[in-house]
Amino acid sequence: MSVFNLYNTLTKRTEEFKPNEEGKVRMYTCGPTVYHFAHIGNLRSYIMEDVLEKYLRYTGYDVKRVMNITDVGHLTSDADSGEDKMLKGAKREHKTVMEIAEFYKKAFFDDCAKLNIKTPDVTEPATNCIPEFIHMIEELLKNGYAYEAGGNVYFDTSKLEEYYVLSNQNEEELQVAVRDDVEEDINKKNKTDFVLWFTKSKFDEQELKWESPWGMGYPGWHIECSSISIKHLGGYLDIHCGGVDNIFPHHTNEIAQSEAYLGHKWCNYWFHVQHLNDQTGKMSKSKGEFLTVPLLEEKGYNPLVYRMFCLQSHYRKPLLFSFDVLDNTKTSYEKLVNKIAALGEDGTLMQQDIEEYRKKFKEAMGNDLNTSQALTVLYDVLKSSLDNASKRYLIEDFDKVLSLGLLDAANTSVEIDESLAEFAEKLIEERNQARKNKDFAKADAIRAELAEKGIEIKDTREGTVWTMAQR
RNA sequence: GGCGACUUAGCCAAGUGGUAAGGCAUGGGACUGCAACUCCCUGAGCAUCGGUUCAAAUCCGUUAGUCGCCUCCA
Repeated sequence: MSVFNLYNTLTKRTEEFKPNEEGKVRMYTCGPTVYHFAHIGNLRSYIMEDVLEKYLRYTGYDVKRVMNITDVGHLTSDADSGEDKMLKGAKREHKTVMEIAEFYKKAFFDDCAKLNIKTPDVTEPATNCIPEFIHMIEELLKNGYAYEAGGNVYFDTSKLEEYYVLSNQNEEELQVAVRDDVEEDINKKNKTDFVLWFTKSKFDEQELKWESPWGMGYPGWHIECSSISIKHLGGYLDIHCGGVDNIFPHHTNEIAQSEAYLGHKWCNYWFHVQHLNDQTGKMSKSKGEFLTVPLLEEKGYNPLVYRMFCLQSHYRKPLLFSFDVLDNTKTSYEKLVNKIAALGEDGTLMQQDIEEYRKKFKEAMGNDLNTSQALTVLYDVLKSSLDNASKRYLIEDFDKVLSLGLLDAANTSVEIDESLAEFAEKLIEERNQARKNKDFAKADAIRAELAEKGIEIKDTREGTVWTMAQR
């Protein structure tokens, strides 16, 4: 197994990855809140986490990955996001909260599929695990890490020896209610305490409520990840993933409650993906253009172009989105696919050379997932003196991790109607005859006629070839 | 105010102490009736100031700018 160096937010260093159990990786990802569409900034994280998972598999690890689906939350009173219109719209159509959750959950996985993001081995909706949440909270109360106040159950952060393990905040400087849409909760003993179970909250219209030892209510927002992770992956987690905005307080609180519950260190590596920004800063649902995968498709972009856009950058660097850069990437992607499509099938696998390039690929990826460098290795392969069979082999091999659908795109194995093919062949022949006779007006007219049917032609040295135009 | 990160050519971006990968765009050329595709050629001294070193984009410190987080956007 090759060396895999990974940046760890916990230690703020790049360190060699070593799982708890030899050859096996337990990995947890904070999933989406399914009450609106995911924007492409959210999806950047899921793309990079997908690359991480696939690279671990590529190097031979047996990976088990779990993701939660947050389908409980203050769904009916979401006033801090501009997208509640969608929710209201759905309500006007007499849909329940669960139906809305179901709708956006499907939308999320549709987006993921288009971006070649593998579905985790386990995806668990929070509403499936209420008994587990309650059990964990009961244990925390029993062990003195939690208290009841004002109808809610809170985690007592003062009971921990170390609370700020992830974020290096300090108690004195931490400001409460920095955001003006947030009010201070007077029930808390310490300002960093957080709610484990609500029965009373400012969000009175909570639609989903469950019976609990503390009354009808619903779980706090941090308990779900700890509980679902421990449920499926046990008490020793290798990698926990998420966007950087989760570091504090979400992940900090997860560590607090999980380790208080378990009584030992919980997770060794914390993987955080930086944000996608637009001209105004962090991409969000409430400002600027609300960019989604279906919107990119409408604008004529293959979603995999966006995946490549993300892979060209490093996951720990803020990335600025613009259509100019996406256009660049689109051209790069198409050129790359063209080059691959032009490869023949000839040759026998040159094992030794193949290993050389695989080694380079692993060096790039093993260096804290340097995907940009890995793409360069792919370009190097195409430019190399390897035979076509070896090149194809390597492209397929790298694409197990990169998942840009390169060979599929290159093979354009679109099912083509036979009569259409005959039609195309016939007109191309006519056109070539016209070209021979220097009747270029007729030749161009035929090309236009073919274009209308979605057939694009190219005059190559080997003759005229045609393809179906994309979309 | 505190904490965290980022700053390399027109744009994206690699680089982890020895004299700046790659991609896109640009310009030039080959090919083509034209177009498209393809191929060849084409560029920066690394935000600032200072330090360490024989040697720094790479290490240390300063300043500036950009971004994120600081309790319910997971």
